[in-house]
Amino acid sequence: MTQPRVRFAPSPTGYLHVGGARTALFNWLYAKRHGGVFVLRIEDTDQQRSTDAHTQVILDGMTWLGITWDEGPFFQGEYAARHKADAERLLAAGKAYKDFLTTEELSTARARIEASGGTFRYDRATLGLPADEIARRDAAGAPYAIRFEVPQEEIAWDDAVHDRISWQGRDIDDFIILRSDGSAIYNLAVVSDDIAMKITHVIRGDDHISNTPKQIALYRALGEAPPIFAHVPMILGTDGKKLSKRRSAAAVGDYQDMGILPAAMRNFLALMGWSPGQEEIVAEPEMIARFALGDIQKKAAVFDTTKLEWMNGQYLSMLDADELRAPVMRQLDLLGVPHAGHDLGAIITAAKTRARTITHLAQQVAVRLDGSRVVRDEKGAALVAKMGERFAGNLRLATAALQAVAWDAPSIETALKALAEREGLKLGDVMQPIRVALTGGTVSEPVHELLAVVGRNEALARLAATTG
RNA sequence: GGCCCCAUCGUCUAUCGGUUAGGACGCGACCCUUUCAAGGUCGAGAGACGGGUUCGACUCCCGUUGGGGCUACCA
Repeated sequence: MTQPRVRFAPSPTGYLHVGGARTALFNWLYAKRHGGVFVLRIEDTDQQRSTDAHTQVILDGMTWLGITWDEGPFFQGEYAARHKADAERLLAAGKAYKDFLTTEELSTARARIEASGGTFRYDRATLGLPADEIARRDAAGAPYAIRFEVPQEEIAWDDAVHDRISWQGRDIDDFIILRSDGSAIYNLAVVSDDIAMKITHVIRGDDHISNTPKQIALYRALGEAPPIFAHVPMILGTDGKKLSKRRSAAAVGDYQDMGILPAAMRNFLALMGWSPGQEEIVAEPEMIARFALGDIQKKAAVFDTTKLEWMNGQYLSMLDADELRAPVMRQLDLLGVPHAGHDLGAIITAAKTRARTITHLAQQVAVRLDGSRVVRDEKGAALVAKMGERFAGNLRLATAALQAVAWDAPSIETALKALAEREGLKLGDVMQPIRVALTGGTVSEPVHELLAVVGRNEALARLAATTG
């Protein structure tokens, strides 16, 4: 096989959607697997909605994920002349025709048919203008759109993930390929560019399946062999509906903000619709080595943030404190928590096995550094409620027991255990209230270590504030 | 409405005609910790429905139902 060339072609009309990111990842994986070329093409032909800012967000998102492109970014808007030439070539060859119907005439016809309960279809016989009227408008230099004459034959292809998909030409309306202002419509622009960029494999979302027969017809009319198509399933929200910004985080940037690591995000995305077998944590080289379009699921997948966070936790525990220091410091600065002079390494090590995201980890660190960050969470509040009087009571006993103790973890532990023994308390009933007083929550490193990290004065102050 | 795509635990998935239908997340229990996690062990939990084909169907075919996509001078 010759060197495959794939492309990711987002339109810069919004953020980088996780579904788009997954599509990009699959393209990238395919290119890496087969020593191919990954082309990035920005489809900015919709002047109304496309912005440079959106383009930048897409580029940044891909870079963050580590999905690198070999060629581009190319901007579709720069190829308008070629698009137009292709449309005119089709026109000259008699494979497309001029449509002098104005937008108004068209929408009037559409409204009329739909009002009478019918289904609007563009039908050359009934909607096309009479020959003499066409000649008249043509002679008068009236503006026209170019419409592609869809062949009345079967159009089928062997999809790399769906196997055979087949359409009948009669079910496809003659569609416009060039607007009356001379700009190309999506289907033509895509085919024209994919031909020019010598794309061999079009790997894109399921939602493009119905565009594919139109594009294949265009390839044929242009005298080119269509590429291999692979339509990957969509990503849905927990409600089973299309993942939307409104209901849940749908943008790659949202997960970056949540403190998800790029490697975890990439791993998770790869496993949406694709599976190498039984493992969940798949390193990049193995991902590349095992990737095959035929192993992609046909069914849409629901994006489960809980599992993503679990996976991120796995990646977090694989990293050591030094690798986490920089991102945690960034978050700390964002939170406005001073950290100079503190041994962040020790705190990060203690907290990282208990955190699932960088953000969560940074909050844990922040709480140890700054008493004003203590916010009682649900479980902390539940514990307080459950223990009632004993909460403050045990806390007072602990405070008293800690007064004369040397402030290091082993000494603290000894003192607290002695207290429990003396008072006949379960250790947990001594430790958990301290945990809640110091962090607001019920989860932390062993309490004696926590006390040592927070420091004598600050720890005692927090205990006093809580019993007070 | 028309055309097309899809259908295994709540979720992500394995299975590619013969399995007690396996794993992961989440959930529950237990173990380990005289305190939290992490980790380990165990448990509950699935082939949408109805017909075929076959010695034998989750797997192949047809239908039903249910989801989804497209149906623009959007991409």
